[in-house]
Amino acid sequence: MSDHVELCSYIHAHEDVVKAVSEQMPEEELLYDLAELFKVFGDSTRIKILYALFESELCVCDIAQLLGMTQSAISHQLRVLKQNHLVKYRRDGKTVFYALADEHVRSIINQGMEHVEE
Amino acid sequence: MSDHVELCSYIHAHEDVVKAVSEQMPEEELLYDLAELFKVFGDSTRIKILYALFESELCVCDIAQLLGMTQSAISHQLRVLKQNHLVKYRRDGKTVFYALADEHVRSIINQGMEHVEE
DNA sequence: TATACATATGAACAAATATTCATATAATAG
DNA sequence: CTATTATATGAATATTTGTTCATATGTATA
Repeated sequence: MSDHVELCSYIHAHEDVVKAVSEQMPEEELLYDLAELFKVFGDSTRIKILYALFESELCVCDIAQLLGMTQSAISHQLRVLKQNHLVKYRRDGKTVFYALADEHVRSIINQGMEHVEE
Repeated sequence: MSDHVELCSYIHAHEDVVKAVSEQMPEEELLYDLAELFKVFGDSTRIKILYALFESELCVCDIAQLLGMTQSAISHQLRVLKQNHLVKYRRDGKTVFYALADEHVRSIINQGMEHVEE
């Protein structure tokens, strides 16, 4: 993952472990994407939106009302969720309904919730 | 979750849905904590540290070397991980070894990775 | 076509945060 | 006790990011 930088004097002691771990690390880009995904879940407004969509598809205005936030703020966050493929949407006249993109979203959140509820 | 704010003119159309969803939403504080948890995973340095610990416990210096970052930067991030109970540590003389706190950490990351790898 | 309504978006601002640098603390060896 | 080594931490800085405000876009209706 990095060039060999001599940071510690005992470097030769754990060198083999570091090397072994290094070889098993996923690619840089994949780890970056993974962090980006979790970053999307790492905002309470977005978590609330996703949780709301657990129950039912909702339009932007419904969500804004539900969370007591402006339409604009919700729309901005829905864009983030959309770009990261966590929600899908359908248009019905003037109204746009958002829904969870897939069941992965639900399971990631549930897994996190289990850890928090302990 | 919020007071009744009249944002949209069709508010009465989806009112019952909003109400139903609202009743099923977890508590504000729980959702906040959940977002905070994901926020911790939402940084590529921290993800790399956690992934490295998948294989073996490692000392601060090992991790710094592995990621090609300064000891200070790693130590700061380990503090965040420690505070959020994602890693545990043991002291052996001058060296401090870090390890994953529990298997939840691994499964949350794996679940996220599945979504990213699609 | 003109108006109203639902949503989207760009710019600006404020708040949060990751890294660096300098330094402090903890532990061992001599 | 002193020097050395491993880690932790506080302050400062630069970057990222969430919300607001104003406004644009898209759709239906009169």
